[in-house]
Amino acid sequence: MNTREKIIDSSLKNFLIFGYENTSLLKVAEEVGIKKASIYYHFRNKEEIFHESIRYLISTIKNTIEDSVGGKSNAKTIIHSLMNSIIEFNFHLSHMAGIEKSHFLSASRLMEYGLREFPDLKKDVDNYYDYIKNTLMDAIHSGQKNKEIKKEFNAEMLAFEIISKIEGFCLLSSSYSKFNINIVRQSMYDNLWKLIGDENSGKRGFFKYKAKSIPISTRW
Amino acid sequence: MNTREKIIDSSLKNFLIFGYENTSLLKVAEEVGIKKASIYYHFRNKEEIFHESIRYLISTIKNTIEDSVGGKSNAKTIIHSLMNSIIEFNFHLSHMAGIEKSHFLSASRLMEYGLREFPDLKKDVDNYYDYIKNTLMDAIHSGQKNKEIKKEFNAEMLAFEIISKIEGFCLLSSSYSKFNINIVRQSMYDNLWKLIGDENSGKRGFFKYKAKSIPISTRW
DNA sequence: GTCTATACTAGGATAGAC
DNA sequence: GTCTATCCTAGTATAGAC
Repeated sequence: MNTREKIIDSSLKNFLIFGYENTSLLKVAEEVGIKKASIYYHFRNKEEIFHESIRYLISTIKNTIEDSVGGKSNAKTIIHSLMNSIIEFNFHLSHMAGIEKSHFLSASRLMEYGLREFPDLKKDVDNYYDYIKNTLMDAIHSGQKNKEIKKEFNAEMLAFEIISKIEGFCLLSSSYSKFNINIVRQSMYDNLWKLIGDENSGKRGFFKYKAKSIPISTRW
Repeated sequence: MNTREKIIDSSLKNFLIFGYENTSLLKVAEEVGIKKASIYYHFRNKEEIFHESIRYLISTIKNTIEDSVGGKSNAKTIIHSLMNSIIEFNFHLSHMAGIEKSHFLSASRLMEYGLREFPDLKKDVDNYYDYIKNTLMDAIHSGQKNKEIKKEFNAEMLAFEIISKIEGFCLLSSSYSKFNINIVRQSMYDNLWKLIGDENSGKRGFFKYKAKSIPISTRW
């Protein structure tokens, strides 16, 4: 990892944990092992570092999803893997960031913050959600062809609903101490298939959530 | 409104729009019409103002929900009103705060931020979610007695899922520009009832979302 | 209860040597 | 590419008069 990458790496960690304003470049410099002023050789200002960090975060999640979804053909498996990998990614962010559980860190919360402060990020964030939406819609369409999923559902609406569901679960995990994501996860999947699964399909059985770690890029 | 209330009022508005760090007490003082130093006669420090603001925000939402749900007996109506009033509350926050649409403001996003910065808020936030969860669970239980809702569902899991759904929709509205909450809202309600509604119930029809403004406390 | 004046600090950013 | 030194500003907070 070169210095530039180290700066991004440490900054993203700090942004996720402390937020943009509470992340000091002095601390980042110390973590990287250089002096504060040296950061300005690599980046114009703090905002540029933030932009790069967000882009790096997005590409990391995308890779995680791709690794998890790639090669799978069955619609249920794809949708399940996608949901699982996003939740798992967020769930493990705190460990990846090197802090012990504490607060449930959330990638989309940081994106949302960035978006408000720096509207330029809109393109990147939209692009991220487009990717998820399209992956879901493809799976839904093929699932409707295979009779895994009822035809009555509009694929785009369903995709929106699934994304909202994931985001909501992650947000609630951060905010509501009585909400344990691992307890509701199975019922979340069950209810989704109960709703959209096609009864005419031969193998209608629900997925069982397997509590195995999914592969996450381990650069942290 | 006395000075203390004015300070809370203006602070909350600013916290919602700009976040904690980007809210300056100078600006708050100007909005209130006093000098910055005078704030410290009413509050020990910025943190205390934030605490009070969050508590005021929570009580405002609770009142909004209570106004909307109160007096209704039918489970579907109650659940529908609750979801609707939370979404509507968030949806209208920006107008209430006096800024023109811009970013979709979200009450729970501010709570989540506060929680991370000031763990003392945990009690208040948990209390808020407890209130929503209990309201939902009561409705679900009575709905299961009346055969409006299938008995197979665990009320607590269902409540969690509904809350997640709402939060997710609000977050996505803030972050994903292609996501229009008013377009997906009807399908969100439809899908919920398709899932949990009891077919044995006589009047099984779905709710139609009525795009009327719900009453929101108009102190702002 | 509100004001003026002022202390104090953190943190982003720049200049210029090596 | 990294360092030392320095600038600058914003923003919280306090002291004490009225």
